[in-house]
Amino acid sequence: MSRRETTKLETRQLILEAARKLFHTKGPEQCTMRDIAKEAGVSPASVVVHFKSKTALLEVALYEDIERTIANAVATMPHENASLHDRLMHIAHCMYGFYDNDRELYRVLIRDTTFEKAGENPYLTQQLEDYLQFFGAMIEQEKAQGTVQPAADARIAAASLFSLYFTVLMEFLRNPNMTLDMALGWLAATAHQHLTGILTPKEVKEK
Amino acid sequence: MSRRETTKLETRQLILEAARKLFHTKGPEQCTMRDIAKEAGVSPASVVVHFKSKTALLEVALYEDIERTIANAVATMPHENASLHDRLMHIAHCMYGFYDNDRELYRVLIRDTTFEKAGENPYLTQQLEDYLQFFGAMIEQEKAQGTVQPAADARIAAASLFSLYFTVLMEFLRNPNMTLDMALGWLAATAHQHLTGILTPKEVKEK
DNA sequence: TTTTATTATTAAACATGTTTAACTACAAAA
DNA sequence: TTTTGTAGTTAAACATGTTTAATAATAAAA
Repeated sequence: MSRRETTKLETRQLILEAARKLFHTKGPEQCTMRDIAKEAGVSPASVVVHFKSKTALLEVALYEDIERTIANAVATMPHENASLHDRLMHIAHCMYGFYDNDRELYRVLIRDTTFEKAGENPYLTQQLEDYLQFFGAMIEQEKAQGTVQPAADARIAAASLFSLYFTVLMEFLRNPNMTLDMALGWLAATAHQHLTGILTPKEVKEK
Repeated sequence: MSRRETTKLETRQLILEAARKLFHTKGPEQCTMRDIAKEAGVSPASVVVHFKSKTALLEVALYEDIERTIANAVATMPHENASLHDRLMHIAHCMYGFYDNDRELYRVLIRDTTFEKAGENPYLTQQLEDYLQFFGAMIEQEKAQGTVQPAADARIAAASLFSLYFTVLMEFLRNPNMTLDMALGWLAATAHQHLTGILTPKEVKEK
């Protein structure tokens, strides 16, 4: 690696570390690009050159921690005899607990990234796709074990459970009065409904 | 009403009309507060005095149309013998179709309002609450008719169906390649799962 | 009617994300 | 080694949402 390339990487790291520090201490809306540049000992223009925009910087600065949290959630997953419901709740517990450390920060991150036009947020899009794959596979496995109906579409189910997960997360990040337990309780109730349905058996048969 | 009050209202209307026009023609991110002020024949500062912020102006400028669309969806609701599923899909058809007229505009609106901290977006919060009430009541009615299980929590169900509705809407507004039919098809599949469940009957009984 | 207070309005300034154009140091070519 | 080109960096400028302080018009009080 040439000298130029190494110093470029160093600069990038300086900016990233400064950004992580200030995003956490001052909050993402309170700290300016100038603040970050000064903390990194670099010009504001340089921050833009390395990371295109403040939102992109936020995404890059934080996605590794999120990825690590997901990996940890998967690694500590309850054993095979645990139900789909329990596994979903385990993941939710890990993720909501993580976001709870700095709700304001992750509210801004998720607002600015999930509503970006498609294709603008590669990291988080990939994380979602991984999640859907993972959950879809888990549901297929349940089908094989006979606990999930063979006719149920695994990808639809994975996406639905993600919808429920995501909407509760949104409310959790938006509303400081909502405790972690409340969020988990709400998700548990909605997920349970999705797994078991709400129609009476007669109605279901007629479909 | 005093002279001052009337001219104030007139100014407010001028700004609102200018904002509606420019938001639709130029797009919410392309048109500036200065553009709107000039179109209204008023100073930029005046726009802020009347509507606190650009996002707040966007919300006020658009919520009436949304409210009208909801009212229309409710008014044209299929009759009593229609299923819960059909009624949900009717509403979704009306709403997605409306948003489809200017996806970019409503993407920005929903991004900037739904991720605001709780309490910052009174109009849309109220609309959501109305929606949950309305749907909750519909589900209670189904319970009375014996098509929905008595044990099912109507508010949880209404919120869950809204989650599914909302997440599909997000993807619809974000992704220009997604057609209206695709969005409706996706929602229909997820909503169907929520109504009927995915677990095998044996599993459900054990719960 | 004159004086005082209020309030809608705005010009100018400010804050901050981003762009532009110039500079400098390194690498490649001659 | 000298020259030429490339690429990382930045100072300055720009764009735009918002705030501030001043103005002028109206209402209220004397």
